[in-house]
Amino acid sequence: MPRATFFNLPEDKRALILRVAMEEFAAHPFPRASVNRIVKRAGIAKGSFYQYFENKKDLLLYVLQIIGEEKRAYLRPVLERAGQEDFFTLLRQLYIAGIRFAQERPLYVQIGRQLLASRNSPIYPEALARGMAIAHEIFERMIQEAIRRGEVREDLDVRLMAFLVASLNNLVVEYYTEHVASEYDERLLKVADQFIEFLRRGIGTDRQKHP
Amino acid sequence: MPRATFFNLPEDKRALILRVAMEEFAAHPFPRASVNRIVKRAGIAKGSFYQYFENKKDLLLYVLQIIGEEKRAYLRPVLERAGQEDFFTLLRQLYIAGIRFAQERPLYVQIGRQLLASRNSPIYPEALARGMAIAHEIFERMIQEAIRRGEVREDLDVRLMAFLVASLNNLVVEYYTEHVASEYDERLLKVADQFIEFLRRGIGTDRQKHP
DNA sequence: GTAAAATATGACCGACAGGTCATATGACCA
DNA sequence: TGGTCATATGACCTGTCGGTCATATTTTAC
Repeated sequence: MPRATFFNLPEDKRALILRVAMEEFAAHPFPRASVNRIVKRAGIAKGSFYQYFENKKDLLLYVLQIIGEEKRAYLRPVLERAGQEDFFTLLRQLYIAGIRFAQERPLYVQIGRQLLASRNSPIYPEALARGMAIAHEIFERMIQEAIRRGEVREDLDVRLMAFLVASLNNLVVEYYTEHVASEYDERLLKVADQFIEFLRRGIGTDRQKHP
Repeated sequence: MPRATFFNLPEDKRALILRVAMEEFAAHPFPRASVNRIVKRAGIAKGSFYQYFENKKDLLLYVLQIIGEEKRAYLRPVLERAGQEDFFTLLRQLYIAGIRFAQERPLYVQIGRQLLASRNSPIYPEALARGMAIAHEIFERMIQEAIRRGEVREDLDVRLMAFLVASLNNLVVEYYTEHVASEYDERLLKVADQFIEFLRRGIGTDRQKHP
């Protein structure tokens, strides 16, 4: 957590520092992200930086906390509809919301990529593993509920399905932003639908297969 | 390419240097992989290193070339059966061979991960992009052939299918080695079959769906 | 035995890293 | 006005990096 001094800063200065920091963590993996560059680009002295943050890790964890809160807030309306929609419809809405979130905040996508890249660095478990585990649990619960309702086949390994669903979620974003367009347009729905259709055929029960 | 001096080295010394280098590239992303550590662990002088290799990048590209050749040789027998087997059977054999290759050479898997992580580094296009494109082409050709034979639905986007098949290939390896076992055992076939079954239902024609 | 060619060596270079700290600045209060 | 306390500053510390180079040693050729 940043020190009190940071929160006493004028709003715009705080925002500038955060923006510069996010750009740095988006452009470089954690060990190569440079405090020197951040202070230079933010126009503050090196000493000031260490009045605001304990160290580089402190800053990264704070940035990730902000991103996490924003993403949860973004997906909350969708997740609150659980129970009212069938599994695949809910999943489709989650995928679409995920893509839009990614497109509206390309910096966050890059930061996530850089972090995923540092799977071997000691920073990884502290930074991302917990968040990933939470997402995984959510998908597992959704799948178990869907099996109970007869929307998903019960002869498959739930963990493997959760793994597949979570992975495809990332792949949708990757495919769309890298192979189709970097902006949000009507093709987004088509891509998401094709992925959902794969899933419906792959793990859905027979009555789900031809909607 | 390494300099001639490197190839004049006694076999065991050359092998030692390569092994140490692979361990280094497996443990750290390229920019943090340290020539200093490599020479120390290999017991050679820094100057000698630069008699053997132009620079750090030269060494990495050589390591990747070796890995690529080994993998091609490993998959060749399977790919030569193309035309004799149907699409999904061939794919299943490719997936299984891929898992076994990954398990027999865990170092290579780590090196690949570290590289994939450096997607933003200038080393990436030189090092991996070409190899990935080749794999992608192979899958696209296999899919087109399968469509011609009526084994795969023709109403889907071929590029998206190739993307999916390639991605699932990586996911199979990841899931099995991280969630099931680090050793080869009978569960390997089950995991591969679940992924293949998922694909068969998702992109196969109706006559493929219930084999 | 000797000259030439190939190979081995590690001190050294400049660049940059994260982090520290003595000191300067300026706002607030008595 | 003088004193106190939060904040700002950048020179400086130690460490590591990729890469160089003058020099020493070994191998080869005659």
